[in-house]
Amino acid sequence: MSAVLNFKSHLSELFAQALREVAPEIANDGAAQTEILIERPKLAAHGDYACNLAMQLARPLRKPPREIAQALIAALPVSDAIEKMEIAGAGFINVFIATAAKQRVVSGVLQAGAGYGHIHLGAGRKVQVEFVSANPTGPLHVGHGRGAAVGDCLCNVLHAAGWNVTREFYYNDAGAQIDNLMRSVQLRCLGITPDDPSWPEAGYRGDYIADVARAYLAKETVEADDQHVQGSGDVADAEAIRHFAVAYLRREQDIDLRAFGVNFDVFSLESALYSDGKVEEAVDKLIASGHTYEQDDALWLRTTDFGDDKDRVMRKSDGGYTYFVPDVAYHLDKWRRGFTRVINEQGADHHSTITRVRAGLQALDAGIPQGWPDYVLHQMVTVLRNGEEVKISKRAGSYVTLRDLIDEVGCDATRYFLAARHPDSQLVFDIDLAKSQSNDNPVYYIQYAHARIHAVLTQWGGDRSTLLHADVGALNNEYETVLLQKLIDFPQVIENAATELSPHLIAFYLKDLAADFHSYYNASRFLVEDEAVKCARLALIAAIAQVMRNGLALLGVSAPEQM
RNA sequence: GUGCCCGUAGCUCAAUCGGAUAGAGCACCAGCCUUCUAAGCUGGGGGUUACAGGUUCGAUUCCUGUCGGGCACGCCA
Repeated sequence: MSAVLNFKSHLSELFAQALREVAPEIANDGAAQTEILIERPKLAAHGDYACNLAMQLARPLRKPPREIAQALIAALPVSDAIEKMEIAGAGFINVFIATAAKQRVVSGVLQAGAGYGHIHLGAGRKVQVEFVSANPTGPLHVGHGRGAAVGDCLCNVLHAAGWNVTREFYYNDAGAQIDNLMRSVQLRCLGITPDDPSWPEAGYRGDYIADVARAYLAKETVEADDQHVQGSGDVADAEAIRHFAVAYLRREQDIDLRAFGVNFDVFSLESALYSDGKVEEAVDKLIASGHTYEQDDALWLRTTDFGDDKDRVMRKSDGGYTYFVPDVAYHLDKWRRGFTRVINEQGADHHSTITRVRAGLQALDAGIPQGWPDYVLHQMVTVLRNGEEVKISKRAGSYVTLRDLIDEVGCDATRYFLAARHPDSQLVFDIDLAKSQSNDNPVYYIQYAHARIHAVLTQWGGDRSTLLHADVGALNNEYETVLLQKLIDFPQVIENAATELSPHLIAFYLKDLAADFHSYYNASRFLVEDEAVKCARLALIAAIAQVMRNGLALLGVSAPEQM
């Protein structure tokens, strides 16, 4: 099925054959980059697909590109998928696909169902995506929400592209920040509040700290995905408070993440890296590698050997390790678990860790490739309410939580808005816009298209499985050919989103698909007298609905049948 | 000061990893419901892609510099 519908690779093969005939010396030159590029032109007048091969050959062949194009077309093997070809512009070869060939996509989609669009790019290889990875010192905020949305959509896209995806969440359950957390909870247990003069500067001031303290004193039991702890109520027991507070806040995060439709396969704790001896092992290996040295009572890693702008302290003069040491140990562990591909989705405010982690991994000399692991960094999110920016202060506890957004805006709109932009761009989250149940809101625009199709099919009342075998020969007007091509494009969109690690492409595709459908809807009637036309159109819109469901599923957004 | 990311219509954002005449939505103006959902559709105005150079058949995309915004520059994470 896919071989018939993948016109891009089909044409690529045809042109490769033509190339072998027209310019065998170039086709057989393995060193030359003779990859045949087939692209979709922006203008319909330029055909369905275009090839720029003739222009690329102009220089090596020392011939005018249009002349080469002529020869390529003459040498191109016959294909019933091709309606006609034209030479245009500087030497583009524009290919027009036969409508009959495009029409096959309808049964292709209906046949494949939820699997339509899935490709074998990943070939079943393992990939681990680490995202969110918030420390359990407070509720998740909008920034974490963006990480959750982008990371989860990326996982969905990679899965659809044929990768075997593991979702992982890593957090720090030891160290200075957790000490602050423990101390803050302890003080709250003693009835001391943040406005008290004795409240530590680094303490956490949010109201949720009081909630943790109350639950601890009440000896509540908390269960998170990876935690199960009962509060002892003993205010003097720092270790018990620490465990309880971590479990409590992890549970709160899990509740939010699940409400957001995000589920992790693996949770990794920093403390486990210490208790399992993995940190010590990594340190020993680094020392053995010869890339470390002692200075000022501290142990340093010469990260400048690997492109860093200055060396970094590994072991502080107080004997503790800096945070990036367990990070290196953690990534060595990922590598040993067989993840030859790892993608870390993080906020851009942590970008400086990339050089350090990669440098540490190179210093280990463990056979890890230089650019490993991959990173997707999302830029900061600013929140707008009533046209004014909502300031974020974690210390003071005043910030927009992910839970606020889900409650106020809804899961679908929140996910869409946070995932529908290029991660490299700063994002303005306008709460009023996301909340509005109006035409301003692209989420509803897409969902509405899906619901409309469902309404038509319900009104028709026939057996939908028969549409799979419908004769779609009647689908040939302007609207229909555009939509057929749009459906054909879907697997390519998944491929682009997967290779560029850009899940926002899915959102834009769906908006375009919905727009094309709405135009079609307004210009046509589906439940017409002519049985053949009716069935053909119903089959088409059923296929459109299927692709919408598939695409929305990648975004983690629901596809309601009624609105 | 150094490093990373960004700069595209009045606003929010795209542009298939160098392609042809840079596209949507919102806002603004003018139209379309006796018909399958008007949360919709049709048409219109709106641009020196921050700026200046360079690379080539061709640049929003790649390189250099300038300006502007964000983030990071700790023996915190």
